Amino acid sequence: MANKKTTLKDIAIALNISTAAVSKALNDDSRISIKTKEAVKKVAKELNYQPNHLASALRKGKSNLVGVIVPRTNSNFFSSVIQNIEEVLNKKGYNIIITQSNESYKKECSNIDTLLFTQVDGIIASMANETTNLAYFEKVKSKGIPLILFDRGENDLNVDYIGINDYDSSHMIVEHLINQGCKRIAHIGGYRHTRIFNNRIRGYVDAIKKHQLPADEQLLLESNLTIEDGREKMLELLQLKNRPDAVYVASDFAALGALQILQEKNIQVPNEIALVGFGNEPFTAMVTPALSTINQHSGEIGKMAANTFLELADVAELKQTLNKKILQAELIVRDSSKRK
Amino acid sequence: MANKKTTLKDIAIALNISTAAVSKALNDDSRISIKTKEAVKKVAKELNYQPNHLASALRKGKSNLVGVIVPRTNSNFFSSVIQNIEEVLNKKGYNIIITQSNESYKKECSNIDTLLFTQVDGIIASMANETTNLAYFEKVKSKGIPLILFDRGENDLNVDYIGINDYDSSHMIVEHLINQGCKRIAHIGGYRHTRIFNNRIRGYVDAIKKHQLPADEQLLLESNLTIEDGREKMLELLQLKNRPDAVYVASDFAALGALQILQEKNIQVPNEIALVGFGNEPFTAMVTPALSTINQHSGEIGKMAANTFLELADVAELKQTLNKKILQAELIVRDSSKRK
DNA sequence: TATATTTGCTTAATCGATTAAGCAAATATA
DNA sequence: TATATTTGCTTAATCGATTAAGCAAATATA
Repeated sequence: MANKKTTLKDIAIALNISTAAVSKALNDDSRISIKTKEAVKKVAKELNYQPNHLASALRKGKSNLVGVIVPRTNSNFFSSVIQNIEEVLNKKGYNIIITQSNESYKKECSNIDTLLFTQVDGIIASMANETTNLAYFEKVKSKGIPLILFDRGENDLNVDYIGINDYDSSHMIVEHLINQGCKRIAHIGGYRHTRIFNNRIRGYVDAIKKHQLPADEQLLLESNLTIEDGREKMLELLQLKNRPDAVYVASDFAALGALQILQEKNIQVPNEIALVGFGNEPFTAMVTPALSTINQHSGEIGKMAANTFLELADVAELKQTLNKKILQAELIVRDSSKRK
Repeated sequence: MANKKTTLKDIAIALNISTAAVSKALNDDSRISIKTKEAVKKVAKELNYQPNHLASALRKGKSNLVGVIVPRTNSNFFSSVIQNIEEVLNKKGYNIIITQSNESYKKECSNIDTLLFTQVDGIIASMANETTNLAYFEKVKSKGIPLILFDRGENDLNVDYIGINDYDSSHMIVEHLINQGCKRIAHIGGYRHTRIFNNRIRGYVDAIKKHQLPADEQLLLESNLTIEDGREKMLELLQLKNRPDAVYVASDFAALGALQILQEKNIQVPNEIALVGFGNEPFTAMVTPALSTINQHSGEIGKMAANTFLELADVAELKQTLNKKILQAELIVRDSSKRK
């Protein structure tokens, strides 16, 4: 068995025609006879020919690869977005390269470098929590490569974006908690420098004001929203003289940490303190009590991000209008906030 | 600003030397003067030169990319393995391409094609549950590309493998349950055609026999081990005339489904039925009662898989001996099986 | 001082696929 | 029948980086 890979040349020699003819035959060029096409395809199959992607990408200036950068793959939200991106792009002949930033700015920059180096035709990304300096993303744009952000994006960056209405989602949550009879609602949020978390905070503050509830500064905490952060911030809230009777946490993971603390302290959820998370991670339905949360439509976000890339890839240089697509999120009420 | 990408030629023209000299200077060839190297690097920086990976990979016949195939990224086990593979390989100048099979054989085959097409230098994979036909993996080997399997691998395939001692782990679990006073131990396992699940089943059966417990066929069930499968199989077990007093589930996800059913039926865990899962997914520590489970050392598996690839990549054609590395798993006892 | 070696580059070929340009034969049109 | 068009290929250049081969100048060695 020949270990060397088959190339166009091998097929050309076998049929005594030029490699150009072979290439055109395989790409169904109209100027090649059906007879030749059939012969070429037959021999290609016999010799187990696999096109060399590097060569064609180099020549065509197009790799048909799309890079995806996520903070981590280890969450249902990101994993589901990726799956949907892949589904849409595979159908159009693109393959995706997934990289993780692990919420680190430095890793994110090196991911961008890797992807540019691999000559991806575009990048779809959700930013690391740490990221405040957008120079690296500007670099992508300056190379003329389509860039699409989702979920964690920035307004400053003139770039296409897919996300949900975070501000309104906060309103929905606060109003739901008020309907359940809660009167002192706390918020464990992300850091304000990330747009989505800033919007959730603004939504929370405005909804509190709108309904004339106490807007106590001590009830608004910011963190990285890991499970551990959720535990710490919940402990802080419990140490207040005037405890909250509801906590809205801007991530399911931190909400889980908060729930653990409440259970360890034997505090009744939802009756003493009601709890709402954000993201609809599968475990929210599995814990006891099940966590109320926000469905972010991860599948839709993935599909839209992929389709936005496809649009950008088609028009090439031309278009200047930006796509900012905002989906309506959905509140899922479960036991952790169901008082009535 | 020039939108065209900088190439070696641009640097060569700027300095009035040959592109060959530029290439060598950037690669620190000993036959290039320090003066020239400095000048080249300076100009490269000024022109914002980024090497074209496609061109160098084509010429060198080496892409410095490693493909990773996992059933899904959406589990802590796989996500952690990937993270560790990436860490080790990045240090050696490799980048990884992650693909998901979604437990589908068809998708797995198309992932392999994609990776071969992208000219990866190696593939590290864990097989889909569905996979029984190994022809596609043989294809990888026949191309002379290093292939390393982890967790889900096959004995038939003559290939390097990293995993844990599944057979012994089953023994540990069964003996732990016996120590807790359980006398009728059921096993919700995976399908036998997958080697690891077969080993877990064999370990369970042998441990039961060794301790002269009832080896009731009805107590041994096979499934795909999703949450939903766990629910269904638990229901089946509850319908037996002679119920088990302990259930060992070969996956944390299915164990979670089983736990949900027990809770819905108000069956006390662990006192009426003790429960043990497999995999140490983070949620096992979060549910109530916390699930006993097996720590598979995902980090170690990832590191060893990456290092095995590096060894194979170095020696090229030569070696014929296979690496089969088996890690000792660790039982983590939590409330779901702690009777005493 | 004469010869050998080293240094620092250049020239030209190459990886494999694609494509612009062009040519001869076959076919269509006037 | 004479000219125009179409068909089916070939030739040669190209994408960008690397590398074998080789040459002239500088340096080392006898």
